[in-house]
Parts: sequence; C-alpha cells; structure tokens
Amino acid sequence: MAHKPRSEMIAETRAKLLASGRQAFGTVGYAEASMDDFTAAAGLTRGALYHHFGDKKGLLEAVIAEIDGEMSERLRQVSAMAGNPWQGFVDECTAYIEMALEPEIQRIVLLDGPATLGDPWQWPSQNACIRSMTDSLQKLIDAKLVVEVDPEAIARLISGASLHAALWIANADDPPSASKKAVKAFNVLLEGLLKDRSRH
Amino acid sequence: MAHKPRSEMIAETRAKLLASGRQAFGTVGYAEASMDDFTAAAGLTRGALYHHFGDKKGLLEAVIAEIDGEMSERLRQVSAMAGNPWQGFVDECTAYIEMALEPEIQRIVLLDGPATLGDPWQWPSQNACIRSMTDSLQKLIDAKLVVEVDPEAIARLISGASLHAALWIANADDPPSASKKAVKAFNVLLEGLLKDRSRH
DNA sequence: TCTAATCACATACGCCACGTATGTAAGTGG
DNA sequence: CCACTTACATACGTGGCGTATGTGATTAGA
Repeated sequence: MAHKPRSEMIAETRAKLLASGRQAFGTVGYAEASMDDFTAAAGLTRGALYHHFGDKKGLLEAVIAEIDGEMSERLRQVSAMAGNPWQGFVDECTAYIEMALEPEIQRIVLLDGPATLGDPWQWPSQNACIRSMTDSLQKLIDAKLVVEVDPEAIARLISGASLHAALWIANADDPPSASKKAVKAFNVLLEGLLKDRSRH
Repeated sequence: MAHKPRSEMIAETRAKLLASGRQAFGTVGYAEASMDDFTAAAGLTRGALYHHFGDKKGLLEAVIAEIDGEMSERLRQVSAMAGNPWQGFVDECTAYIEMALEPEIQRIVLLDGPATLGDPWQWPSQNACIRSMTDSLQKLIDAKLVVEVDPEAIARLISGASLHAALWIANADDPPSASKKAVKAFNVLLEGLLKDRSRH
C-alpha cells in the first residue's frame, strides 16, 4: 500500500478545496459561504485553505480562473465550428449569453467576482474568454468585414450586454420568450458592426 | 426654543442614516461598511438603523432607490434637452456611461447592488433609469426611426454594455482615451438600431 | 392635567465567521 | 540519521451582525 507521491497528494488537496469552494460559491454565494463549512465538506479545515490560497478572496480568484478557462475553451470550440468568420463571431456571442445563464457562472463570475475583486479585466486570469472575443473581432476587422473600431472596446460592450441579458432572462417570468427577444435584439446591435449591412 | 415636531425629527434621523450609509457604501463598499461605524458617524447607533430599515440590506435598498431616482431624473433632463428624438436617445446612453463612471454609482448600484440584492429589475425601485431608456426607445420605434425590436431587451443590453464600458474606462491606464474608444464603439453598435443608416 | 400607552431609539447579549498564531506529524535533503 | 521544511490542524482573539430588552420622550384620552 505504497502511498502516492507527495506532490500528488498536495495537488489533490488543492483540487478538493477548489471544487468544494466552487460548489459553495456557486450555490449560496461568496458572502454566505462559510469557510468552516465547505472546507469540512472537503474533509479538511480552514488551515489547508489559508495555506494554499492565502485567504477567502484568494480561493475566489482561483475558482474564477478555473471557470474562466473553461469558458474560454468552450468559446474557442464554438467559433471554430462556424462556417465563416462573421458567423463564428455571432455564435461566440450567443454562446456567451447562454453561458451567462448558468447559475454558477452568473453567481461567481458575473456577480460576486466583480463585487469582491473589482474590475474583471484587472484580474490575473485576464478574463481569457473576452480575450478570445477580442481576437475574433480583430480578425474580422482585418478582413474588412467589420468597421474599424477598437476591438477591445467592442468586446467589452458585448460581454456587458450579454451579462445583463442573461440576468434578465434568468429572472424573467418566461425565460424562453425573453431569451428569444434578447438574441433578436442582440443581432440587431451586432449588425451595426458590419460594413455591408445588406448581406444581412 | 420650542422643539421641532416629532415627525420632522424622525425624517431627519432617517435622512441622516441614509446619507451616512450611502457615504460608507460608496467608499468602502457594502461588505466592508461597518454598521456600528457609520451609524456612529451619524451620531446614532445600530438601534436606529434596525428600527427604520430592518437590516443592513434594507438600508442598501433604500440607498439604491435614492440614487436610482437621481439617475432617472438626470437622464430625463438630458433627453429633454436634445434636438431630436434619436439624438436624445444617444445622449441618454452617453449620459448613462458617464454616470456609471462615478465611483459611488459604480460601487453601490452596479457592483454591490446586484451581488447583494440580485437582479436589478426585480428591485422594488424598478430601476427607473432603465425604464426611462425603454420609454425613449418605444417612442423611436413608434416614430419608425428604429427597427422593430423589443425595447426592454435593447434597454437591457445597452445598460449592460454601458456598465462594463464604465468599469473598463474607470480602471484603464488612460481613462480619457478609453472613454473615447468606448463612446465610438458604442455609437457603432447603436447605429445597428437605425432603420436608415445612411443619415449617420 | 394626569395617566397610560406608544414610539423612537439606545443598550446588552450571543453567535458566528474570519484571520492569525501556534502546534505537529510527515516528508526531504545532506 | 538528523536537522529542516512542508502541509496541514488546532486554538484563540476580534469584530460584525441580529435580536431581545430597556428607557425616556411624545401623544392620546378622560
């Protein structure tokens, strides 16, 4: 019954804390999540948490970085599957809205994250998923498909709009209906970016 | 030295708590604001606060309702001053971005508010300032200036985009430059709404 | 005008959560 | 094999929130 190597045990502990914290933050929210509770749920104590992440905010940062990475990867796949660059971009935006509908993402990344850690773009994780959107836009501009605007600014606006749309949809009386309206309105706004609007 | 009537004293107390809480929430943030501290700063104790607002969240709601009213009034004035309806709408959006740059509004209404109280549109205050934007849009649609889309959805998207733009600008290395980029990008998006884009 | 009831707060108490300081056992390098 | 580090657990203090209770001033009724 030889023990696993030490480094592996450590990584496992870290992963357990990350998962347990993510679960707690995603359900009851950051402020309401008790460190004693969710570390115990992972079979550990706060001591381990402070050792690995410094403090509660440190764990939140790590959780967000993890989720952010997953979101980024999902967006990458979506845009890669599209037929043409513009459609890829539109799909990416739509996917972003859909992701923002997931309670865990909404709660952790979109609500508690900014309120607790401040502006997402200043985060170490650099909000990779928005970077991805910025890149897509730059390519569209280079290809003369989209008018010349600062891609970072547009990506910002898009993601902000998506977030609020998602909040709205999630809390609407009739989510599917609200979702349709939001996507429709979203497409109208996006058309403002196109150089040649006629091809609609 | 006849004392003021009782009702007036009560209103004064309420106002003092509201102002002190608003000051604290706007500077150190909701979570970091100690009730003992900012009630003492108002020359009172937490007893008064619990009597008037129920709990800490109750005070936050009241503060937000107050700020929301002010924002709504400012937006109303801006759109009323514009030459034509479309310009009025654009000005309103721009004003919204500018307001979102104010630290107090950003901190309380845009960050801590949603994180603590949930979706803004479910708030009792009904987010009057976004209502105002919805109304403006409805008028533009009725006047056939803007394509037929759900005004509520658009207002949602706009306000979300504005918020994130403001966060970006506020934290940018060069805020004035970022602001220009954001407004430019914003105008491009808004043009997607126009029926006849040529009049630009 | 005297009294009783109410109201607008202040005071006191307990609980819980966070952060830190300290302890300890297991592992590692020389 | 021994000194040292690492990865946690335990113990403690502080502070913030909510509630239960107290109290003095105001108001209402006879």
